[in-house]
Amino acid sequence: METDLHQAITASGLRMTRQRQVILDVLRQSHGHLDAEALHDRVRQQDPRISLATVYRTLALLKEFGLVQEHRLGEEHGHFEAAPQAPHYHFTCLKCRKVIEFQASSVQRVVREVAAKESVQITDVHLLLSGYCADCSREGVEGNHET
Amino acid sequence: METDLHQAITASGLRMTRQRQVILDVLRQSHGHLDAEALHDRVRQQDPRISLATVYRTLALLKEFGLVQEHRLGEEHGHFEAAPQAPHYHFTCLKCRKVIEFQASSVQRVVREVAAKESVQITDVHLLLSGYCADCSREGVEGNHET
DNA sequence: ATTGAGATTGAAAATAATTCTCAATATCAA
DNA sequence: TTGATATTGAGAATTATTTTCAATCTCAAT
Repeated sequence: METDLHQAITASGLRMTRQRQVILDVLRQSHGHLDAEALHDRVRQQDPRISLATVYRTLALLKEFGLVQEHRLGEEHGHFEAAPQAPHYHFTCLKCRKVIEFQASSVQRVVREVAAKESVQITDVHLLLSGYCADCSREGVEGNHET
Repeated sequence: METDLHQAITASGLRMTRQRQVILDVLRQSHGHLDAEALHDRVRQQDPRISLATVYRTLALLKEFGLVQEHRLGEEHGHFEAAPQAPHYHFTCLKCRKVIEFQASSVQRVVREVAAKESVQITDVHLLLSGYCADCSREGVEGNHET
């Protein structure tokens, strides 16, 4: 039950608890994105006593440590996933709501362009594309929006 | 008080109301991003009777018509702005929370790359970069995260 | 191993953001 | 002008998340 997280946590004067370990483990074993509720359900299978509040608290902590990232995939509640090895981005189908994760080497070019033009230092990139997946690709399309 | 919106709305069997017009007008006159509460405050200056529920309802409607876009700039509540002429994206400073809007021609390259590789049709692009602005650029940086 | 300071937890209440209910009102096609 | 019905305001309801606080657990120092 000793992990990289254990080191990082205790080095910060914090404490490694069973709850924190279980939550990170479940998150790492879960491919795709879970919202806090779904994560709580899975965590409970390992230990039924872990509360939803602890799930939220631990997610916030893991985010600070860079072990978890939160996404807002166009919805009103957050989705979380263990930090991936290689950066990747998301596409959401407006019709079937399917989420496709992808990598795109050209993103790095955008980062460089913006960092130079705006004189900023970029540490995080969230790219969310939406539209219609191959299966749903068809008629009812809307105008284009951007962020 | 006749507008493009009026045409679009009535053509859909819906009705153009004073409230809807005021909300869109305020949004268009407001540069930057307003959250629902801030928008409501400004709307009230035009007409104190307009309720927050109507602001939310109208925002949802305007989004459907592509006249407004919603962003989740790393916060738990949405921000809204009138749909811009040219697509643009956002950078948020992790320290001072300042939001910089920018355009980046290289984004189109990413869109093409992904559309081709994943066989999807892309209608919306949300790109949110974060890091440190020129002013805040300094020590305490974290690991890199991506979406 | 034991201890104790204080970090963490569960449970429930609190807050924040957004949506819904419903009776009253306003819009617009006829 | 009128009637069918879309829309509104007010507040209740819902959903997502955070906070409170007493009880419990962790870990560095015995």
